[in-house]
Amino acid sequence: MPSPLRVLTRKLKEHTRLSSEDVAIIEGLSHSLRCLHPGEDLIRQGDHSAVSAVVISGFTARYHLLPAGARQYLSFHMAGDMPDSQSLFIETMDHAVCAMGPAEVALVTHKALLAAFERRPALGFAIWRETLIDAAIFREAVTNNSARKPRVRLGHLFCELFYRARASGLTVEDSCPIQINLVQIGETLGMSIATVNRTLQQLRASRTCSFERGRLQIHNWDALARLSQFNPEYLHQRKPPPL
Amino acid sequence: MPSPLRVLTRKLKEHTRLSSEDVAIIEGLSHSLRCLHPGEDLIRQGDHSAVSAVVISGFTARYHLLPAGARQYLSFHMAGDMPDSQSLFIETMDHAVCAMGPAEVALVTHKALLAAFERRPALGFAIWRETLIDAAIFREAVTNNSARKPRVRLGHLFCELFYRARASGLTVEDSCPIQINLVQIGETLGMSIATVNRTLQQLRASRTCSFERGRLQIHNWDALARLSQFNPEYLHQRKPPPL
DNA sequence: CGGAATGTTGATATGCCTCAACTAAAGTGG
DNA sequence: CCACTTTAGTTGAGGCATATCAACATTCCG
Repeated sequence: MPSPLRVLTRKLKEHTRLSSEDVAIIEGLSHSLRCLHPGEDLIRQGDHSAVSAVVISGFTARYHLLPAGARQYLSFHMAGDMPDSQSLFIETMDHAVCAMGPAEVALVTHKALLAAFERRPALGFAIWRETLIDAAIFREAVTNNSARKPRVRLGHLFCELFYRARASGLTVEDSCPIQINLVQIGETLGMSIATVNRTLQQLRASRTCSFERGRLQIHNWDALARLSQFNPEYLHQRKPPPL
Repeated sequence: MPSPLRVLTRKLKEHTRLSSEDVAIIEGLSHSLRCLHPGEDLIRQGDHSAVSAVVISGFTARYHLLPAGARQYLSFHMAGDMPDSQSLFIETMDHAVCAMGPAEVALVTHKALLAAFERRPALGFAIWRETLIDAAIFREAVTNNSARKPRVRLGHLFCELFYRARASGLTVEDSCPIQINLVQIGETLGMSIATVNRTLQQLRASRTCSFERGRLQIHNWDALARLSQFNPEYLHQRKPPPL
């Protein structure tokens, strides 16, 4: 029976060489499992936390609360991601994390993580690297939402999600589950729901990809990536096999 | 003669308790100084680097290069900031860093930094924390550029820059130097230069702040912060004295 | 089967981009 | 120090893209 934390070592191995001892330390971390209902918050803005989560299954999202009660979604996370790693070294949460659909997370205490880092600094560096990739994803979101037109912007989001889902082994053929609705896409990309809907239809019409009922289907990856100005370098993954 | 790296320890002490030995280790790091001309790149997209920089004086910016040759500015850095800390653990740069005006940086080899982290893990954690605050600033930029109207957006940028400049001791009375022109503000906030200009006039008319020839002047901080929906918590600074 | 949530479509208005002309300031060389 | 060039900032007119609003269709779920 492998540890549920195997999703994490799998992810870290994407970019860091881990000794078998390193793997054993991580997968041996004591943890508790928590199931989240769709929409449930894992942690809220202003919270303090003594644990960090690793997504085991399902999707979670970071978001800012806006004055009117609306949200700005900031990033999405799937198996192996650590959506609240920042709580390790920053006391107060400046954003919230919620489950998009049903999700399962493993909770590990900061104390246990820090102890692991002391024993094997390379483990700390590997997770530090993860948080740096997170930052790269935020930067790309800044550019995406500020400098790109709706069609490119939406295409880019889909490219990123599909690309990352593929690395996490969540794709089936040319499709993957993305637990998100049109309102939430709008709150991610800074577009109204009407525009999201119409842009979605453009993408479908261009025969590059389609999104329906929580499932993203890629019809022509090369064309989609080109149209979306998607360059996966910012994800800093090991080069995957071509699609 | 204090080390130029004193600006860094000053910054880290904002949030981390450093022993005098820690301070000595950081300020004793061997480094070289590099002067940058206005607009000069410190590091480019695609580069690899064996050193990290600490800003000693002046301003630098991170940016993405866009297809048409335009830029998307991502963040700005002043004395004590490490604009390319991510190169410590990520091989290839996914963005560039340039000087906005004339600037001076201290370059420290990754090797020396990593050796310091091995000796004193707390130092690594302190700088890790800095990179997490960077990420928080990117998140806020996503929200700012995606969910806020021009006046709020520009006001928020000014609030952040002034607030950080104040923490770095760069403010004089109610003003601070911001080496940036209208085109660059536009490329930061995803607005056309015409809109930047007109929005600037609105802010001036509201008597909250004004920006002229590279100098930001705050006339009414409370009103500006309110109008800009500025909540400094995401900067995770120790509470500064009220303005 | 009924109600709620989600997605779809059309009409309208307006905010912002684009373009172009112009002014002001800064930098340069005689 | 002044004439000249270059860069930066300002303003107005016009058109289009996208937000907003409202009505309706579809899917989901108990």
